[in-house]
Amino acid sequence: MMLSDQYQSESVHMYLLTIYRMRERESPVPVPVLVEEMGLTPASINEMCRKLEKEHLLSYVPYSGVNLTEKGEELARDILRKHRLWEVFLVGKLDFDYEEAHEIACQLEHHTQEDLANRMEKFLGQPQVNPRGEPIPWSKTTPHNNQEISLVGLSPGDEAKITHLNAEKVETGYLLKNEVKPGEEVLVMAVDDTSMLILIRGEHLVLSQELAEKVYVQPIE
Amino acid sequence: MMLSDQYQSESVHMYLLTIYRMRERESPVPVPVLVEEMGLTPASINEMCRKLEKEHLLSYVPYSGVNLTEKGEELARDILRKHRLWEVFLVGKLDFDYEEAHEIACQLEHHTQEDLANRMEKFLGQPQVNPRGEPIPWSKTTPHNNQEISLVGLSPGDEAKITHLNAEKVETGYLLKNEVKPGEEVLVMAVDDTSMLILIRGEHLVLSQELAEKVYVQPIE
DNA sequence: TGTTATGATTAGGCGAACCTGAACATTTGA
DNA sequence: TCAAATGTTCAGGTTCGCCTAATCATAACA
Repeated sequence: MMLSDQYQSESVHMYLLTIYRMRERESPVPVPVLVEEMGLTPASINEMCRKLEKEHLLSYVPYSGVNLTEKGEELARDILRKHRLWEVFLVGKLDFDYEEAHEIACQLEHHTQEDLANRMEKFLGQPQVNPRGEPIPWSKTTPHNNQEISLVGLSPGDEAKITHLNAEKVETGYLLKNEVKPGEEVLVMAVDDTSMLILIRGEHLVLSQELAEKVYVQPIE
Repeated sequence: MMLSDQYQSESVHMYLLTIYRMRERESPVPVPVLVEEMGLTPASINEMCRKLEKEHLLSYVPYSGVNLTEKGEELARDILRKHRLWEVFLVGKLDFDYEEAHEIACQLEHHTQEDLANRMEKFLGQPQVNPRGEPIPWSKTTPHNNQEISLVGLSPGDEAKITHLNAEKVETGYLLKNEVKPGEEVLVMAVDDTSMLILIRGEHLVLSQELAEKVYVQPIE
């Protein structure tokens, strides 16, 4: 059974998403932060976190905070992906301004099945970022059919077409600025322990292994 | 407060929508029909119908069935409108086939605020019917801003632009076939007690008062 | 006209997700 | 180091929408 077939409650989604977002500022996320952020009482947050812990979606250390497990993070990314895809649609196609789009996306994200998200993504032209420039994560819940691999998996001389970026905001912005985006073709020129030299759109570019890891490609031939 | 700001529960929506649909076959709709259709127990249906009656969304006569009130019908139409708009989008833009689109629309319809529905409608080019040819109702909940009036309100010599149809399936199909659709301009040639003669796209057409009532226009000048 | 089958209703319960208020535990810093 | 402030947990309650089981009402037909 699919990850996304379970834990379908809107509540669970909201907990995971909130933790996912707060985590960037502070990790683990203290319960009082969730209290503040979600507008619920400590008792409620506590109860629910305990339940989510039992479901292996997060770990909870009293007086410290909660952290997503691998499974919880996957699910959170999945929802965030849907959220941002909706934002792209609402702003790009329906001319909402970002604030409104964000609000509406908060509703729709919980009722978006995989198939719908995938088709939206295609319809929107495989956007890499939302209208705010924040990256649209690549949920493991939606395995892209082709045999996509990370750019780091290539060797000098290999050619590939970029399919997806899965990096943080600043990184994604940098990559896009340098033409590293879906559809573009790359030629790997050289690889060493910490970085790789690639040719893209006739321009040379050096990426750290770490960043290259977040660039997904489909080998040519 | 707006009609659509209350009764927001998905359950309520489903009851109203189911009754709205079943009503075409049998009116009032007997409780056993709802039991069958919604897959719930008689006790549950009974309980909920009593509650909805208290909210003046329907009337319930034991051993006979339930009927929507004006208010209930408005709300049902509003949801059905959203449902069908989503179907148009899903089939027309995302290439879903109708069955899937219908399923997905069943989820999304409950989480579609007025503004979103209106913008979707515009984005989709003011569709009059869903992919099955079933008319997209014109919910009173969404008063279209312009001063739209019914075609029957015009006098010979008047010109107007069609904005919306609000008829049943067969009627809508007939109207569309005869170019009576949003965007077209009509010239009223003559009016009598039971019908009117109009000129549209250079063609003459006679409509009964009853049908003309369901064609909404915006007078020119 | 009475019996039977069908429909309606009542009573009591359940799980989800929230709440309040009280009790308990830990951290912190004076 | 120990008390105040802060954080955690428990017990019990609420609403919503559903359930089962039992009872009660009606319709409809022999």
